[in-house]
Amino acid sequence: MARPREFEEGVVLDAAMECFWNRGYEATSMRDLVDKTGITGASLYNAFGDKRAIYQRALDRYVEGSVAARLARCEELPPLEAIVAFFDDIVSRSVEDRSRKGCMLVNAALDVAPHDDEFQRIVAEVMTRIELFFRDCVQKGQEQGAITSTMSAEELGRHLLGVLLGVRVLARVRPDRILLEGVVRPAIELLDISSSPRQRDH
Amino acid sequence: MARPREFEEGVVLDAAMECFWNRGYEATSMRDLVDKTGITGASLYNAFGDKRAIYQRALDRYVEGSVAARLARCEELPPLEAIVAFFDDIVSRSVEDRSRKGCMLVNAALDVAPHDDEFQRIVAEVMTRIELFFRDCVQKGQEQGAITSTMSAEELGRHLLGVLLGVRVLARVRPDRILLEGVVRPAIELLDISSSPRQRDH
DNA sequence: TGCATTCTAGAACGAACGTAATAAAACTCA
DNA sequence: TGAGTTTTATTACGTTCGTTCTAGAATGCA
Repeated sequence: MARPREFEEGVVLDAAMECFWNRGYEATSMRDLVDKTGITGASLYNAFGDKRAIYQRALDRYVEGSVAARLARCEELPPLEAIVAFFDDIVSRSVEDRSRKGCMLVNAALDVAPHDDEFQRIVAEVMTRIELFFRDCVQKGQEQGAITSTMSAEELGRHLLGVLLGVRVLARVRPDRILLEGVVRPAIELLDISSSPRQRDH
Repeated sequence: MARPREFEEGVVLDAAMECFWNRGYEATSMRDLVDKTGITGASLYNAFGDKRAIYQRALDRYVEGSVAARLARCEELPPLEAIVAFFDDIVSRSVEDRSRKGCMLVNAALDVAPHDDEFQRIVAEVMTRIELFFRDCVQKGQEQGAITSTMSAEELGRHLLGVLLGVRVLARVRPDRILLEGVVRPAIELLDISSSPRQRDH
């Protein structure tokens, strides 16, 4: 019916994601996107709309490809191991992240979310997904007796979300394994059933 | 000897700080600064240099006026109270922060630090100051028997820094008191001497 | 084969960017 | 008072911004 596309949307979005992830929204220009994606501006506008729409698609792709994928991977593990594996992965990736891109979701939280209601909604939703992942892990762990019940699963889930975001920020400034593991370890020990007051008295 | 300034540097820097704090480095233009500071571009360049230098001075001013001031205020309190007061203040300010500016230091950590070695150094240094504040509080609290000794002051200090940064990020997306307090409370309870294993056996 | 449609390429748009240049204004000190 | 110095105001510079336009190339279907 018409001339076919000469590019694959996924490949182009991966390149665009790389740009925005690296430099943020404002500091990435359409010319940068043209260079890195390898297709012309006309094709970008034709396929996606405008710069903001490209960012949105790139962020969506990041969320599904990085965040959701990690959640899915960890959800298959026993609850406490899931939480530990989650943070191990984050710390390892943060330390190895030579270009200091950090987490695109966290970047978006400070970059585009505060001045764009839709982005704010999207970022908030994804963060809630992560919070609920932690909460569900804690709850299951509590039921199985693997995680302390001295605090509610809701609060521990929120705490773990906060620790995660903190690690992500710190990693962009001081990407040091000792430091990042030091941030995480107390949170993991907090979950430990053996230091819970329930066991204290006998 | 020459024509005197018609503006006060502090007032101008406050206005510039407001701009950068609100919108970040890239999204703030020299014209924005001219508008908000009330002085002309020539005066800005004459007094400070270029845009980057204005940002640096504004960030310095933020650090001394907000971060360092808060640390000084809390350092006068007993160790555990200092930590609690610190987080209470952060959470309250975050919830009341209608314009969602967040913390300029955290914004700088993701905005300018990753691509500018000097900013990275400055931000890292300030974060280290905060970490050491927490560490010293914990250490004193441990010596006084007000804070658990089941974990090292180093690790607890790092953990508290991470939680702080996490709260700052989360607040820009979901500025909800219940949520933010939920992030913080487990960290405070972690410090509690009464749930430490030291007391478990007798 | 030609018509309709969708793609690509590249130039070009007006607007906004950070910065520099120019000249007038306001002060100190000789 | 006038020479010297610094700050102010305004204009304009060259570049880059996001976006659009114009042509032409490549397909499916009649």
